[in-house]
Amino acid sequence: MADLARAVGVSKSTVSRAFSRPDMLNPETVDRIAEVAARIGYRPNRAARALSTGRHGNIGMVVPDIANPFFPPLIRAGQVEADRSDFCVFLGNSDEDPEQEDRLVSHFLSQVSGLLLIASRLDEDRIRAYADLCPLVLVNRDVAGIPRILIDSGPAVAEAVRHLHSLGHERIIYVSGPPKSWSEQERRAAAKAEAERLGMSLTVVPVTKPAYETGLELAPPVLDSGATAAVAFDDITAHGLMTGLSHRGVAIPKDFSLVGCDDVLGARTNPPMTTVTTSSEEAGRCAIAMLLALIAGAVPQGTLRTISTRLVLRGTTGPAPQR
Amino acid sequence: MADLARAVGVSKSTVSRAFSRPDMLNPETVDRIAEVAARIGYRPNRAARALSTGRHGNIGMVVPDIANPFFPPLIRAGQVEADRSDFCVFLGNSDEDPEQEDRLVSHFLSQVSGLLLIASRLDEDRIRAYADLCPLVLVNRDVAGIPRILIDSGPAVAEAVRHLHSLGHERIIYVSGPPKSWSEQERRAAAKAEAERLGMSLTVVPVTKPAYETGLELAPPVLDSGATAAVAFDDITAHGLMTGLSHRGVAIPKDFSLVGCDDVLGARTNPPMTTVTTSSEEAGRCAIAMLLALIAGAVPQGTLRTISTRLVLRGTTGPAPQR
DNA sequence: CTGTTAGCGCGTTCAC
DNA sequence: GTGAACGCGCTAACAG
Repeated sequence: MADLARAVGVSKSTVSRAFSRPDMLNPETVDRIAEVAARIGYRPNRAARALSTGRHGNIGMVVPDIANPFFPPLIRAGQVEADRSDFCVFLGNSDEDPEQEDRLVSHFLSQVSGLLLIASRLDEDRIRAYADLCPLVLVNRDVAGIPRILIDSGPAVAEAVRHLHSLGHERIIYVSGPPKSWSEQERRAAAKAEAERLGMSLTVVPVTKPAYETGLELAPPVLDSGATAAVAFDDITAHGLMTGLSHRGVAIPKDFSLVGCDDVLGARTNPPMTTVTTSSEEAGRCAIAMLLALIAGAVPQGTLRTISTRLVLRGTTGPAPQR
Repeated sequence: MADLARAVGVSKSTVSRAFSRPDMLNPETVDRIAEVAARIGYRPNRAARALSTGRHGNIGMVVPDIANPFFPPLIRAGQVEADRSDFCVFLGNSDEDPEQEDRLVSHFLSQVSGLLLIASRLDEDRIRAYADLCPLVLVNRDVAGIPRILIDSGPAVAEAVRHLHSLGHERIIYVSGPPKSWSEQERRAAAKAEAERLGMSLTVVPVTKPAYETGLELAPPVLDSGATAAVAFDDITAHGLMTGLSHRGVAIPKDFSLVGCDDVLGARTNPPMTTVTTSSEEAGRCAIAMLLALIAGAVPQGTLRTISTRLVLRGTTGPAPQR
């Protein structure tokens, strides 16, 4: 910066202003500085700027599992939205582990202007503590007083249960997801409540990590249960279950009906999966927009934004088989 | 930091050392400092540390498309490997656009110790210029003199062509990928060379963006071509093509054979896809390891690491249909 | 083993 | 409209 200033024949302050507040300078001065800067390859140092202003221009984002297909579109949309405001984004993978998440957040803390925790597995206390230290937005985690975006899949899951009921299913299964997941809690509660209301029997099959293989292995117990339909925490697990059932000669939807969640597979399975769809892109975009607003001091604490979902009827649900 | 020092009754330097070079201090001093630090909530400021040392402890990573399922496992493995050395990772999505990639890199530049460009779409000159400014590792991009990791899919693609030849196919199609992609160039060249060597006819179908929908729309032209088999740039496009063909009553592999690349679908399609498999996790891990070594000054410029691939025979390839 | 001093590159008061 | 001086939080010599 000093070199640039000398080369142009101005002071360092003028160079600084040319990049951060060009409106304060004579346009000609700005042009001259920009020109010489390009020639000698000067670029403002974001780290130094951050130290001086306290504004880092970075945001930190943590997800439970980057490789889970639900997250990449969300991450992508968030990154793009952040970039529109010249923010860089740190990405961390917590691997569903609160301690790992804590580790990541603490590493981000001193170099970001804001934190975006997606499906956070952290304690409420911990989240509150971080929110005290740094603007923080939650996605799919409901902590009162903290700005958050919730993809509200409960109603659509309830609708899925009603749908199965109307098809004559009486005994159904809920294939659960990660126990610490807010979405999981919502979905399970919605499924349970609706099944109970309709007088259906609902069995919860616990699952630690949602995965195709998990679903595959679930086929025998699901068959043994005597249920005629299942609602799964996510499409990936549902897909595995679907394949596992097929391998055992169970035709879908003739012999067994299946509903997934998240719609990450579209109509790519055979038959195409009935599922709960939503826009994770929108969630990512909104979350970053809210975080940027929060950083700018323009968001009331405790703001809650809900993103709707709906049941998409495709080919994996059909009338309950006759006994 | 000054507060902490005062509270403990030592100087700032001692506090500094307690966190960065604890071995230089009396263990008791370190303990005392750690204890008080925890109590008053002091955490070293990474941004300030970076300004002083020039070591940022961050690395910047750019991919063409986060949502393309080939990348998330790679990103994840890279992030995890970086974390093992306490490095944070910036992630950027170039959207296949060289200018966007340039933009991201220039934003990362002043706050990272290293850059990892995955399937970079940047000019060779630009890459060289950045490599001059900052330790830089390439994945799936071959620039002489720049450390790089190449997933060498050419041989396996050639093998796929041989496989189709041995099944009696004489006219095949290569469904291409992003024109600027190194992998695409390798695969296309390998397919062309091997087809020519075996006296097969090979038609290249150009595609701008690999996607399921792209593949779907390719079904009519592929059928019209009179070819009996296709090798596709990636599994996603192949999957779309497979579905598109099925919708038109073409049985796979009876009427048409199909080979994908990347093995991102595993055996989840029906029939399971014959494809070129590799470990993108390994690529991500190695790339970060190489980058960290480069940052530490322990890698000769121009290091080249190759990751092997192999053809996995599953259910989408079979004997050429009789005329 | 620990304290002192001088910057790292920049933004931001103030003067002018 | 522009320049000079200070400080952001920390590390790196250099003393002691």
